[in-house]
Amino acid sequence: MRKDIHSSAIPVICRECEARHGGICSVLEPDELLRLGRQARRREVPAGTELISAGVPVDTFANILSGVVKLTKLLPDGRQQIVGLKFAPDFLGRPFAEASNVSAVAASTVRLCVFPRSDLEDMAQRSHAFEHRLHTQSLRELDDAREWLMILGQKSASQKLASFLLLLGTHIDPRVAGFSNVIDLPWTRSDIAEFLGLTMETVSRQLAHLRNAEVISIEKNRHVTVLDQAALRAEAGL
Amino acid sequence: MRKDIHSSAIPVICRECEARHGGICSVLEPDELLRLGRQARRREVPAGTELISAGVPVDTFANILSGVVKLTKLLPDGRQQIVGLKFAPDFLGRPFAEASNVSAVAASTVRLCVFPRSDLEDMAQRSHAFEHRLHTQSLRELDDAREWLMILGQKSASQKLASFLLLLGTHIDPRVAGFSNVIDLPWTRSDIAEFLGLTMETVSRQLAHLRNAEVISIEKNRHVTVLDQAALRAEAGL
DNA sequence: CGCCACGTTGAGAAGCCTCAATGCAGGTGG
DNA sequence: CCACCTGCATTGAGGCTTCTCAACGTGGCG
Repeated sequence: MRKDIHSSAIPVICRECEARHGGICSVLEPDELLRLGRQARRREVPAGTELISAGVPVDTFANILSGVVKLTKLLPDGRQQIVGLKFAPDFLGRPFAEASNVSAVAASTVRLCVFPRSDLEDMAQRSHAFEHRLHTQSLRELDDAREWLMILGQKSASQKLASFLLLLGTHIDPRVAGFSNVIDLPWTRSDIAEFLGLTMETVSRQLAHLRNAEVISIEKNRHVTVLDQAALRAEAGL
Repeated sequence: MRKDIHSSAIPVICRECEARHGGICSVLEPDELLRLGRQARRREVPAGTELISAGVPVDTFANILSGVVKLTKLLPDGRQQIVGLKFAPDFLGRPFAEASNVSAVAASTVRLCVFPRSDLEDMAQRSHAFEHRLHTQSLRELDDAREWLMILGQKSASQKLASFLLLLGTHIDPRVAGFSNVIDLPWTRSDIAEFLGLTMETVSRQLAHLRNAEVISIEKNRHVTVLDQAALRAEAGL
């Protein structure tokens, strides 16, 4: 394994990077990684930062190293709907299109590895494996989106909340392989409501309901512990 | 343009085929088309035919030549949600996965061009352009799915119906480039309800509402004519 | 003709939203 | 140090939308 012995071949910025494992960089050869890595820059942004604006051209892409990014769409009347969540080591940006038709907003403090759009598209053109990897992520996002369609279309408020907590438990901490019973919500009640197509008040009431049923416990509003995972699944209609 | 002069180089089955233009076959070179075309078979199925079952491995892919295919997901309690619609010249099947996690059902009489899964994956591996084309379709499906998320998450029953009719008007007839004012619904009221996350009765009432407002006219239950497209857009919240 | 599937219409119930009051914690200035 | 403000969360009351349940129409077909 030359590429591991000669670790100098790996850009400094890429060492200890999660995207090198599960992310899109995982399929790159050392020389390709070097080329992309030369242009890459680390960036840390606070919650609320708008990373991509719907319809506005962006000339960068990014890997998410930690944190949660929400994808939102805006209706002409001002209402907003969250259409997806991205976690490490997902990548951010819309390949092969000038601009995305969704906005991306940091939903927590987010660490990113940013690189120029042109480099990514060059790489996609040069490396079939790289484009394949991008394709795979798109397909996974499609599956996720359809899962959410199911939830938004068919479920009651309590089922939506339970499904949401289950999703978070399996994604929010990239270090935990399976399900994490401890969830620090990076969102306000309004944010959660937006994601689930509910109102803030309904979210609050349903959380209270889950707490009263001793399925979860809540501390300091944001810190949730799942006490009874089976009950939570039942509540989600699974 | 040798490939057009020597039309004998194009498989008989591929002549006059819509998928050769907008579809995935459009990026294939004549010799590649020949290889894929040799294995391809035309098939026509009636409405209701299950083309793909969620979780069941399938070893074929298909281009849709005409008709509408609905993608559905099933909840454990038996409720169903339509998570997508496919029109000609979309292709059908989940690349790079044994089985899809959605079911595909013919929503009208559907004509297909079916070919083996292995051939498609070979082609995707061999031809970067072909994989890129598949990727592009996946990205478009992702955009569509997110559009529906918006609709299901935020809109009232009448807005959902209006959005649905607008979608159909722009997709249902592949021969019409823009918006078709005449829509022959290939579905029952229950099917529409399923797609929109509503009940049959609500769909019926909202259609009656649009008819009374003289935005649409309805004949023989299935045949809808859009009388006032601007009013329909307003109703959809656009 | 009568059956059956699909569609329409109505009345009442349920769920969620809207509006409004209150609670609670963290930060700021007197 | 405390009073106040502000943003987020909770709780309650009432209303609106949609669902549920049920009756009735309608068109196609044996």
